[in-house]
Amino acid sequence: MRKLPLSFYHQEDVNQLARQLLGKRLYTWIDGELTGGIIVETEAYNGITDKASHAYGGRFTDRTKVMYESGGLSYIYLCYGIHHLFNVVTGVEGIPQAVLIRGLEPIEGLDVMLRRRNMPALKTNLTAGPGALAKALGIDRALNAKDLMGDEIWIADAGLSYTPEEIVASARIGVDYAGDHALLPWRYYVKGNRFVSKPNT
DNA sequence: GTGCGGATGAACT
DNA sequence: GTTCATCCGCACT
Repeated sequence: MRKLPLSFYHQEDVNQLARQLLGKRLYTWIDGELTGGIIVETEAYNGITDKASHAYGGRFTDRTKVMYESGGLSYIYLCYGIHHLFNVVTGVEGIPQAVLIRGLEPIEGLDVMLRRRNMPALKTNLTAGPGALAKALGIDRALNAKDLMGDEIWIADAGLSYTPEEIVASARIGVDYAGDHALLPWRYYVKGNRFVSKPNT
């Protein structure tokens, strides 16, 4: 199973890229522990004109600057003071695009993930939802701005892909502040998968 | 320096 | 359906 090549992340259509990430495998290797799973839910955040994006209007700060880098890096930030959210930076340098990973079907290191989440047994909420999967994978801000070609956090192609009929597009979650852009159908998920985050269908 | 609110999740009623 | 945990990032003074 090979890591996605840098060229994958350099695609300029972030929505197409968000769809293509479904079925890929996200892994972390932290303190000698390997964890990972199949990406089953994503959201695209598109450039300075996307009102839901942290980079809307060209906002460039210590937090958002990694979004302006060339694709192939992690963008991880703390949300609500509690949850770390993991994004993939995509596209070309200077254009702030990213894909938020919102749902993961656990595959590797189940025991480690259960321990990190303080759960006795597998339930779908182990990795359904962006905050939940980040915690299960041990993702925090120490992994921000990491090269996805490295050996701490990466995405691999295991040969699985979904047909257009298996992929649903819908409005993004938790972006009411974005006004009319909150309705853009830039959230993608695998139809019927148990590890898609709750505000489902 | 201060104040406000968030790309959520879990535990409630 | 409602509440609340919890803290940095960001805009403004």
